[in-house]
Amino acid sequence: MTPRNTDTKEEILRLGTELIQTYGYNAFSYADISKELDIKNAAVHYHFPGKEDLLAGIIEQYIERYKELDKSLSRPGVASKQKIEAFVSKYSLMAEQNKICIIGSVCSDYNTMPDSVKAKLSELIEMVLSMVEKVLKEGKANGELNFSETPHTQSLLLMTNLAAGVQLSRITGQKDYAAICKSIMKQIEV
Amino acid sequence: MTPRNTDTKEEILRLGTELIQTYGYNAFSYADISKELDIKNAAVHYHFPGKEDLLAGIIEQYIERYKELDKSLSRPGVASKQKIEAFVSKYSLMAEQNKICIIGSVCSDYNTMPDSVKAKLSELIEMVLSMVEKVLKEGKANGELNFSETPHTQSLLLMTNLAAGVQLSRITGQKDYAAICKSIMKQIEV
DNA sequence: AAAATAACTTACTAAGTAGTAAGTATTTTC
DNA sequence: GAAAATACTTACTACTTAGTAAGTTATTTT
Repeated sequence: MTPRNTDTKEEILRLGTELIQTYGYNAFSYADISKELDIKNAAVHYHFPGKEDLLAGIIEQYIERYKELDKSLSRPGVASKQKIEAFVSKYSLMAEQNKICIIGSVCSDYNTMPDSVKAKLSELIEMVLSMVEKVLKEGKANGELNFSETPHTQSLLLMTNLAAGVQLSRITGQKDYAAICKSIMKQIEV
Repeated sequence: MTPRNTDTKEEILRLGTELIQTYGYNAFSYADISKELDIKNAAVHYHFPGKEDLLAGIIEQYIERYKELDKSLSRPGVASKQKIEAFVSKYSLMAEQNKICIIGSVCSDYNTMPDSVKAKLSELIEMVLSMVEKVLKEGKANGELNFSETPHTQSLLLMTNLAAGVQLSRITGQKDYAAICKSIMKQIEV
């Protein structure tokens, strides 16, 4: 028999993420995943018993990734502006690929999630916001960045512009994302 | 027999809108509507043969409403700032009710819609954006408003802040919406 | 080499989904 | 007052959904 695939779980997470970014959480089924990966739907249930476990897994993966991004950007010698640009570039890639941010995507489905997943999503959002806020604060303190709002409010503006920006521009065109993106940087530059 | 309800169709549209704003388009079924309105699911299909027809109807209703809003705000004597405030207040009401904007909600489901509905959604978005853009332009021209971006870009910023703002604040709390809201006005005030 | 575990497949089920065809009561039109 | 249209209900179908229990095969542990 063919050798077992040791990273089916990772593949499911990858594809699940892509499906959420393309069609939305409540629009895909385990059958979509099993067909694409050429496995049986029971195999998906083996790794993620329920669909909410898969969503929780995807959100957890994002939390881990953002922690890593935070760590890698916390090395000495990375400019504050550079950090923001690294964050923004994640969204620029999505816009190019006509995908949307998973946060923005699953936000609409918030009330269809069990409390445990709501809490995880909340954790991810708060984490991303506080990461951005931290960098903005630091940038303002060292004179690399400037803006009139509080760092928290500015992080909210940045996040909402980006999350909704990729969604909007998927419909109205990439030019609109570019304009939003440019303004985001303009808002915080000295 | 009990007298026939002449506004069942309106009730379906109303409830459908509410369900989209609360749970998302792909998370509710015709059964949710028929149970709530105490009718049979076939009655929903009578008014809206397919779910996509219902979505199209909801979007069309919004297009009509925004046309009316535009008309009512176009009377002489309505200040530009007042017009923006009237628009923003629609989102503030949503935030209070823990509902999200239908545009923001169905954007995630964009790729699950037939082309005809995609076109309608696109029409609604372009319409709202150009309404806001028009008011911003006019406000800048008559000195009531001021901002450094082009009116088009500023309308994008305003829309993304609001649409994602109500989504975010449903999870992180109303205070965040209030901060976004305040900044939106600050960004365009003289 | 045996036992245990991991990663599945096979073969289902129960519930929910959108959707329809045919019938019924009420209201409107002519 | 008959015919037609409106607004449904009844009763159903075909399909998809998430989910499971039991069996199979390969790998790892002991």
